Amino acid sequence: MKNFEIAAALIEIADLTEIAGEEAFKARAYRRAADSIVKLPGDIGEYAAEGRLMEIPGVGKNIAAKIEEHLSTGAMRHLDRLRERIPHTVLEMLDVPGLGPRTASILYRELGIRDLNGLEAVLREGRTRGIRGMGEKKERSLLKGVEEVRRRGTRTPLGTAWPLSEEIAGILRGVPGVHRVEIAGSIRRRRETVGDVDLVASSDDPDGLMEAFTSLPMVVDVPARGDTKSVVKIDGLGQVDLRVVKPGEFVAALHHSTGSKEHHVRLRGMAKDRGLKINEYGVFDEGDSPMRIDSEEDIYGLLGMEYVPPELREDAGEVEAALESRLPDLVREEDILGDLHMHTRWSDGTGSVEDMARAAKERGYQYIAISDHSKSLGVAGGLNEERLMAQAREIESLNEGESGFRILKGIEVEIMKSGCLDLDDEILAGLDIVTASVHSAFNMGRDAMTARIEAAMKNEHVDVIAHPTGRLIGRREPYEVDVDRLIETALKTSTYLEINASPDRLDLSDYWARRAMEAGCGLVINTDAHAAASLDDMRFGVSVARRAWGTRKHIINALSLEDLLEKLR
DNA sequence: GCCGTTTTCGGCCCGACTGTTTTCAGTCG
Repeated sequence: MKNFEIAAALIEIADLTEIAGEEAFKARAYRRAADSIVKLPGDIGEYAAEGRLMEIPGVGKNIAAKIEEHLSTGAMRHLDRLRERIPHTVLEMLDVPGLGPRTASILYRELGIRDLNGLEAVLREGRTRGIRGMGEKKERSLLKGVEEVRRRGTRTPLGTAWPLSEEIAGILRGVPGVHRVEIAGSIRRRRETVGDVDLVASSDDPDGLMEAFTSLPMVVDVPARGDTKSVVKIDGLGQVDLRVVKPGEFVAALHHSTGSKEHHVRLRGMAKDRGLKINEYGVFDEGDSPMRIDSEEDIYGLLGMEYVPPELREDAGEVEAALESRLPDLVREEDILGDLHMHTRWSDGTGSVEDMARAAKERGYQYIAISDHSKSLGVAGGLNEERLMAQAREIESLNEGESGFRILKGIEVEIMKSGCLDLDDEILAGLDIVTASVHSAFNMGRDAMTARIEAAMKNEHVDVIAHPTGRLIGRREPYEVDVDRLIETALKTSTYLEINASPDRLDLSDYWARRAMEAGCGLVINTDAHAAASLDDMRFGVSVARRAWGTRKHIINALSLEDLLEKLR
């Protein structure tokens, strides 16, 4: 499937078109087409083969031609020409919060700024002052933004790394002679971002597997190619390591490669105390003879410990807990009985209420809540009172005659800068569940932002605060807010905090989710799906909850419908 | 560059917010 590659090329055209100073609507058209292609249910190559490219919303004659060109030649001449005109590095500046295409365009064309370093230099020298809209304050905030971009580094979000790695592992499993291939490292521990990808395999033909690995179509470079370990670089994923061992060594190798380093340091110390030795090949007794290991459970058993799930292996208290047999029984994806935050075509989603309900039933859920945006988020087609009531009637009629599944009437209501909500209490009172969140005025300062969200929690109708810190992984830092105070207020007001499962957000993060649960605060894991397929993002949210030591008793959407409604009441 | 029951040109999602202005442009969602 070339869908993502082609969408990425169109987005790059959009970015460069804007910086070139062309009609802004052109860029918007390219982005709209890219967006449609990302959401396309099938392979774009098939659309092309069947002559149906122009049926894709936003794809007309010109973009269709560019897609065809990319499918047959692997490139777009139009994009290549743009890249010649504008250095690719200019796009780095767009990562700086508060700096958009207009400013990047002016900086490049008038001051010749072509990358982040150049931007920093002119900001420090105050040479941007002549430009309209540039003042001391803007200068300071952009400098802060430059540092932020630098700090973010090159880690890949789990949402990208996990599926891509599964694809690679799937291909390798089909290579002759292969017994097992598993993803290890920070992906297996479900960290929210991933530095590099670790794969572990066992095979009767290591050389054949290495050959297959290093010649995968997506490989752009092969920094290392050995008998037991090879390293490749893959576009959009970074470095991927493959370790190949004998079948009898697989479990030890998988355990070793899963980490974390800190967890293993602790384990090795404990092994030493018992006269044992652990390394990537196995566990060895005092006479240096290998001990029998059939599973990771056996490794922990030999050390007198409970099995530690990968998500907890961070030396964050799990070693002590495992020794005392008091590890939590972590929540599982199958414990989740419903999804309480999703959008439909009534606002900015792509499916109908019925579509979302059907997809939820297919996933075995017992209930969902429809929570479209409210009116102030005009760009997302937010619902006013009248449309919300109309949607409620649609939901009621869909629920009629339905047994064993229920659609709850909800809203994702805007928390305005003042802390007020943009819908009246009597409207909210008629809903089954009210989720409130912040989508504007992110830079109001820690105290004001905390008070703003607390004000929403104190509204008796508000049940859930969605994506409480507003971060977008790798793209936007959380707004400044006192999360501990939010947790405290959530407890007092019986408000639940969301673990937003969208891989772009994962908000609350594992860190804050753990603090919240330790404080006794209830959480809800929601996908915030804008399309039926995104209901599958639940696994990312469950991963966050597991890393946060969460059990099903912490999570309100692991409750039966009756118990959930009781809680919400 | 796309699109069409207001259709082949002339619009294109638009309101909140910020930091800069002296009435508004740029960014964000």
